[in-house]
Amino acid sequence: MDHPVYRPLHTPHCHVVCSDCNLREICLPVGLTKGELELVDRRLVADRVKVARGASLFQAGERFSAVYAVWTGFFKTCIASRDGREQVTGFQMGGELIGLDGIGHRVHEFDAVALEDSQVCRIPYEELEALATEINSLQQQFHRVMSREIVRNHGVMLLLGSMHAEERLAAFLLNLTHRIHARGFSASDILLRMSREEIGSFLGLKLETVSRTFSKFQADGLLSVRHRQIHITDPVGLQKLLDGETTP
Amino acid sequence: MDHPVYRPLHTPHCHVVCSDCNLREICLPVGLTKGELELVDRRLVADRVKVARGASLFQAGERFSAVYAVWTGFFKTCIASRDGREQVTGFQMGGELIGLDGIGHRVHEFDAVALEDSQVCRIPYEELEALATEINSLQQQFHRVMSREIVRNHGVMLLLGSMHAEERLAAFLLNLTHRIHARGFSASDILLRMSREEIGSFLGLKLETVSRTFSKFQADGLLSVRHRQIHITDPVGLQKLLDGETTP
DNA sequence: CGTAGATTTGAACGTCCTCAAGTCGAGTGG
DNA sequence: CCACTCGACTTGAGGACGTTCAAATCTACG
Repeated sequence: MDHPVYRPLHTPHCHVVCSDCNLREICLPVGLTKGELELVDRRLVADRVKVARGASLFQAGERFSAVYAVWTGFFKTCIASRDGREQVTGFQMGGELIGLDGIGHRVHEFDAVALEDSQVCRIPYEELEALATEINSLQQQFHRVMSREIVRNHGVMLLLGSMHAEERLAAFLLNLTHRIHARGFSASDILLRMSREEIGSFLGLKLETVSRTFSKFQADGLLSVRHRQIHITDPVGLQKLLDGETTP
Repeated sequence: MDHPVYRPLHTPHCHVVCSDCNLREICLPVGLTKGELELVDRRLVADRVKVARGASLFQAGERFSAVYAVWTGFFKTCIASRDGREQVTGFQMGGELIGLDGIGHRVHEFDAVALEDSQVCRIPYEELEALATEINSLQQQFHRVMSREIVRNHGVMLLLGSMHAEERLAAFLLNLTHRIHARGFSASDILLRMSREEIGSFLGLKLETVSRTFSKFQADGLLSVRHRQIHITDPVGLQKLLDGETTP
């Protein structure tokens, strides 16, 4: 349950530039002009941070000073209640921002844990606020990112509040394929970075239920599972499951 | 299930000023200087809008142009899945912002419905972005508000993903009392503005379960229920229930 | 004062959870 | 190369919690 606390390794002297990043059309600097990008290169991204698998980028209670853009790798964010229960609240991949939770009280409210060896771009928050007042489209993009995070959250609430196990897993898998596809990878092959228990925590299910549902999907010909390697054979069928078009 | 579509009534000529508002220490302009408040008065809040009970302030799919601060009254936001299921994603009271969902794609993603006759302050988003670049503390406060919305969402995910019916209702009631208390009202008396079905939708439960759980809480001496009037007699007991300190 | 909607309560049912056993695969050391 | 072990995963059986269906109250509002 408890991960050992590895600290992230800072690599302050590597040359970090958004202009050259293959994620710049997905990440924070979407829509910036070349000149604006140069400003961002010079003033915004402080450095890249390596986070080993199992290590936490930050933990609940730590002082907030920066947000992070995932460059390589895969993260989960989770929140714990007093009595020790843990809820995974999201999974983050390349180009997605982590740490927005800390802005409100200047203290992180979640844990962010790397699910594989990862690298993130550290974006000091003071700098971001300052630069956002100068570059209009940066401000707008930042607001869009936060807004979409809110919309995403509400989608998860819909999932947790009103869907059955099969629908939840279908929604989860389709969401993953969409995000992977947007990054130029095959939408039909997924290598899961997280355990059944973590999927279950995110979906409000027990790991056994997740496992059983995977098996059922495979029996129904929707996909094939081998450990963490998923091959989606019938994405339309998964989508129909979500839309309630169950024809029994 | 479907509410009739009443349109909000605009009252463009009423004199709206944050400086005089009793919610200014809770709402968006927290921490602004007197001079900054005057700027906000002059340029930010366009007008107040009356929304009758059952009417929607906006609906999913509508073009986004402004966020709204609740001045008087009570709202719910909800999201619908394709197959007609509806999930209430939040309840908003005085000083809270509605409409942040629209920033991402310039289109509203939720419905916002008044649960009683209400009035909101319309804050045109273009103006807000512009003024935020001029007034630093306004920008910071706006970011804080969005961040806290994200944190709140994750709290709801924890609730929906890992709590039992009794814990969900206890969390819901305690959250309400805290917010009501912060506005200067009694923390022990709540007049619910929403139906059992709406509470259930928010908590991922059926209305019958909500009703039964209220009855059980009353039998256990935690509170007394009469219709929508709740009197909390044992807030500590409710909190213990949440913290998992069940002593059977 | 009557009707429609909201709420309460009961009983049977179903989904998912709990507990338990067994399988599989990666990493380790002989 | 092969046991060995540990953790992750799968699968089964029984039970718990919340749902579904149904009926009875109660309230608000016209």
